[in-house]
Amino acid sequence: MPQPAYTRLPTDERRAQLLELAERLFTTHTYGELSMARIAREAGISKALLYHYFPSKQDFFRATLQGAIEDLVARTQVDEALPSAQQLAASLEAYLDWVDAHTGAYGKLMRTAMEEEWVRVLVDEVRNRTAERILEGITPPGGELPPAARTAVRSWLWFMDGACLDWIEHRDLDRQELLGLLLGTLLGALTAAGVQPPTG
Amino acid sequence: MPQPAYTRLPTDERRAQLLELAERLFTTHTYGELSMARIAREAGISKALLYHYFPSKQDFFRATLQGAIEDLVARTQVDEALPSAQQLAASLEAYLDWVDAHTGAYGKLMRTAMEEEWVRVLVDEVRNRTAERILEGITPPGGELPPAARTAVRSWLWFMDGACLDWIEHRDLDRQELLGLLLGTLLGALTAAGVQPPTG
DNA sequence: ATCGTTATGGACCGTCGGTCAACAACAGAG
DNA sequence: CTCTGTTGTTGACCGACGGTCCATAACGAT
Repeated sequence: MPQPAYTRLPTDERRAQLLELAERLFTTHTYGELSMARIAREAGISKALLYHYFPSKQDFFRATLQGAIEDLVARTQVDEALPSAQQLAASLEAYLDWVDAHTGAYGKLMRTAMEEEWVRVLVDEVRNRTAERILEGITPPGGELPPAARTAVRSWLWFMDGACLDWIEHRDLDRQELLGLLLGTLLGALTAAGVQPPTG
Repeated sequence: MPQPAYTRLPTDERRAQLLELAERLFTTHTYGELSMARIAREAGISKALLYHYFPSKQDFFRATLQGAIEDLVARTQVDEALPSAQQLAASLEAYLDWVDAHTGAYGKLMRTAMEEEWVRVLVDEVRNRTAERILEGITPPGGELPPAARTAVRSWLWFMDGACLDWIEHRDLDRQELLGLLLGTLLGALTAAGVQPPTG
């Protein structure tokens, strides 16, 4: 009798193999560019087996995405004892470092976030938490912020991602310039929203 | 013999009917939410006939999209004799008016632009033309602009759409506030990019 | 009444995400 | 060395998608 019809792997190994493959694929291709059939073919297994390990395409992608997002969130966490302006600068710098180090993944992630509603929700959550952190930092003690402040901060996050995409596309700004542009713009936006921006 | 199996329409009428239907559907649904089968059903014809009139789903959507974009571009065209700062303000005001008047369509368009690469290209073209118009307005005579200026303007256009989306979502800013926020932010961004913004 | 043009629809294709029952590979018991 | 049970694995299938093909039915012209 010749070779066995397929090689059988322990569950853990198979799962690990698939996750590794997912990371490689999803950082080089968009969600929509990949079909489950192709992923299975690439892994040398059947589509049904892929679905045996991950209940849906979303889950499969999410499994690899969560890791990246957690990593990013962890890296942009900074010392809360610092003045809010410095907190922001440090956090932003860490963000730019991450984007710089994972250029391909960042681009693909942003494109996927645009294409897929549920990814946008994930990214938006991170964004909202970030916006709140910023808003907290600039709220005067015992005071309130006008609605324009929320619009300003949330729109500025769009500005930031737009700038990052422009940055990795053209690569003609150094990190310091970009950082200055981002911080200066936030300052301008907050001022225009009628909020006293933090000094620093 | 009873009724004919189908009613035959002159080509022009059929085409007009389908375009009208397209406009109604695509301003209330996202591109991805609509299937050609469903559109055909809604029109009371077969899918094949729909494809007889429009070679693809993209073409069908594009036919209605072009009109909207041209309308928007035309409305934001302003008197070029004015000082650039006033040009910008006027153009921006017209843009906000259009968004305000076509809230639903604007939201669906932006979402579709995110989901569909080729729509994003269309929107990006408009964006680039707009960015260039702005950059021309602020270029000193015989001078050059740093790369940061391009990044600033292009990112600011992201800011603008982010702000518009926030605006139509929350509706707690009046148009004057929003306009001030947008112009103020552009001013801040340009300053941060090392460009002397136009006064006005 | 007939004929040619053409608007039209039913059946079909390949691919997608996802499901299912059945098979085959291996470990352990005898 | 065989039998057996667990379970990792698969081929076949589903409905819906965008898109195509060809026979046919409807109509204007003669």
